[in-house]
Formats: sequence, C-alpha cells, structure tokens
Amino acid sequence: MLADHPTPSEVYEKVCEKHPHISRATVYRNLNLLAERGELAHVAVPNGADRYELRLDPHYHLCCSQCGRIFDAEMPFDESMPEHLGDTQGFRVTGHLVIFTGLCSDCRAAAREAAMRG
Amino acid sequence: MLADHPTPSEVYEKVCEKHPHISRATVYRNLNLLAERGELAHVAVPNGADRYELRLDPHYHLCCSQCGRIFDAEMPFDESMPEHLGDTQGFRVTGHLVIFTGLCSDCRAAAREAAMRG
DNA sequence: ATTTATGCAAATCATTTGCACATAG
DNA sequence: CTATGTGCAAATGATTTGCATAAAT
Repeated sequence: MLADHPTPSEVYEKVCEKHPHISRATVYRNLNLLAERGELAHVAVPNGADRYELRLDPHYHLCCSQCGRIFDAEMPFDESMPEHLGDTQGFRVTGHLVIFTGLCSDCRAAAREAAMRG
Repeated sequence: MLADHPTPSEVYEKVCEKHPHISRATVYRNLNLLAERGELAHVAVPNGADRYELRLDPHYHLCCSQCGRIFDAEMPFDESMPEHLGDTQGFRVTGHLVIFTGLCSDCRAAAREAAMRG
C-alpha cells in the first residue's frame, strides 16, 4: 500500500507494478503537473524528498526524525497565524508552514525494544 | 557581507576570499561540526540549500518565495505549541518548525516596478 | 499534421564519503 | 608517532532537462 505522503520514488515504484516501462521523469513531470493544477498537494519537506498528498485543505504535518515519514497532524490549521506576525521588515506574509518533529509510534517501539536489549 | 542565513556555498565563497585553497567538503564538514556542537544553528529549508545561523534561540523564519532568502520572524516562539497537539497516533512530538512564506521587501519592490512597466 | 506525452540519458544541485596526504599534539 | 583535519575527486540522492520518438487529437 502506498504511504499517505509518498515521495516521487514511492509513486514510481508503485506505478512500475502496472507499467514496468515507465520512467522516473514521467512520474516527476506528472506529479508536478497535478500539483500545479491543484489536484494534488505538494509537501516540501526539509531534509528529504518531496511528498505529495491527496488532502488539499491546509493542515500541519508530523515528521518522524527517525524514519522521515510524514503524518497529518490532528490540530486545527490557524489561518490567522501570519496576522499575529504582521509585516516585518517589509515582508508580506502570505502563508505559513508548520512541521512538528518527533518520533512516530513505530520508531518509539523500536527505540523501546533497543533499550530493553541493552 | 555574508547574509544572516548563509548557505554552505555562500560560506564557501566568503572563506575563499581569505583561503582560496579551501575545499567545499571542509566547509560542509565544519558547518556540520559546529552545528552539532551547538555553536551554530542549522536551518533546514524545504526546497533549497541548508542554512546556518549564529542565533541559537528557537525562533521562526520568513522565507521569500521569490528569491528564497531567509529572515528571522519577529514573533515570540511558542514553546508550548506541541502541547496543543499532544500525542497523535502514538507520535511523540518533541519540537516544531514554523516557516512563514511570502515576499520580501526587495521582491515586493521588484514586483511593483514590473507592474508599473506593463 | 500538429500537438502533447513519454523514455532515456545526461545534466544539475546539494551534500557526503573514501582515501591519501598534511598538520598538530 | 598517533590523532585529527583537509583537499580532491568520486559517489549519492533528488530532481530537471534536451531530445528524439510515440501517442493522441
């Protein structure tokens, strides 16, 4: 099953199952195209491959610092956050991006197990 | 003058003025080292080269979507933001990253000028 | 026939790594 | 002498691009 925030490479692997002839470039091109058209959301992640998702409403993300996987944060998106900032140094803020970092449940379990062992 | 959030390449160019023999690898290695030691802060930016800065207290960033430059946001850092989220899906949140996007004053001026012309 | 999409390989960009050599302790 | 730092070039990983061909309208 495809992760909910797949990277272009993950999409490529998946598409390959049905269309083994496909090229990575085509996957990149079409993901960009769909994102431009607003049919997909493009999630740029610091330190790592881009992600794409089907969920189109603005929301925050959880990023596991161990495995790098991305999850949606179940927290209301604060549209007005940029207003709290106002225009600083002549900067006109139009949007904001929040990424929570930490450990996902899998990596926490793995860490717990590793701690057990010694 | 070095930008306040220089990329490794910008640091490299600068160091080259005094030490023309230096290698990019050395710059990368030492920036990483200093960041690990906590003498520099590493700012991972989505879509673009890493940045390093001297300011060590947590704070938010402004990222110009036109020129890609990074500025500090003059807005109080909300340490407790992850608490508003709590543990979702077993995810243990340890930190958060906020990047405001928009147009910096230079790019706004350039955009205004371009609009004038036609 | 004319546009549009694709495969492929090469190019680009940011970063890391292996390794041999230089330097410092 | 032994540990550490550095240059260089090659390797890696993500993404884009040029170009010739294939598919679609």
